[in-house]
Amino acid sequence: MKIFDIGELADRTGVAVSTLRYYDEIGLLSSIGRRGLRRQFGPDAELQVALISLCKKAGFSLTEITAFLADADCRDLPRDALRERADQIDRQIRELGTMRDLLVHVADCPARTHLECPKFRKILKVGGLGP
Amino acid sequence: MKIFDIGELADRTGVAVSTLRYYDEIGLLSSIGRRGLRRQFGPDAELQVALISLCKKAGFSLTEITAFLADADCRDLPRDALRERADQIDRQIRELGTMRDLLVHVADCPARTHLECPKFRKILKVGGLGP
DNA sequence: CTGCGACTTCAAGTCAACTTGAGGTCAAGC
DNA sequence: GCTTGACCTCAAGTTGACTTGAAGTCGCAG
Repeated sequence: MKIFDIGELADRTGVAVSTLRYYDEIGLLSSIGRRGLRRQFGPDAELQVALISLCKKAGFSLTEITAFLADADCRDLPRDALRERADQIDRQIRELGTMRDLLVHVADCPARTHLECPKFRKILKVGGLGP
Repeated sequence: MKIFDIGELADRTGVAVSTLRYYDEIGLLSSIGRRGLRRQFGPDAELQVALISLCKKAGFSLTEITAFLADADCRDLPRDALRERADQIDRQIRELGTMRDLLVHVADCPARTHLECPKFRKILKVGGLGP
């Protein structure tokens, strides 16, 4: 069974040592124990950190992620909330699509200012304002 | 030509008055003038705020958005940076897709804890860790 | 046994993006 | 002419997510 200390976990995940310590402090990341003072992390820690990073990128707050991960027994999960959250992410995906279209468009568009370009306004209106 | 004051703009965009004032303060949102003390906003303001909100959702900082919008002449835009940013958003979209799959999966999965479920680990590994 | 490097704690600092509060201005309606 | 409500400014406070710094603890190499 592979065991890391915090520096190695930091190297493997690309997350700063201070951040990992902070995650530990707020109960988001749990070490499997200590050797002397040093936190020891088990083989799952790497995946767990990856999961945290992913959730962060998806816009979850650390508090939400904590709740999400701390639920030891999945039977207690608020499934409806999760599904709603999934829908929310779908909307976010669509918005990001719009944003990418906008960026690609402005990279090519010769109009003087963005808001003057009808194509720009159209992308924005279609993708950015609907419910 | 339609003109709003700040309260109406707030109502129409769903953005708080204090936030709009803050945006004005940092030069992100420009009023077309004042009537007495009151800021007056032109008809484009609504779209402009929508654009700001969209950029925010896409993860741009207010500083970046300011730069993006303040570039009066589009010829000066850093097109390569924009295209790179578009790629970055594409990656983000893929990550969000993974996140949605994870959420949908955990909403159904009977495993005791997420990290124990092989399917969960697989989704995470395929979608969440690659370069 | 001495020093080095990687760890530790704890308090305080930082940054972005706002929000809140106190005290003031102004136009419209009664 | 006075009140009301929506606006104003400016300073200070808040929140989330860290980072930094000072001072201390290990264990291993020379």
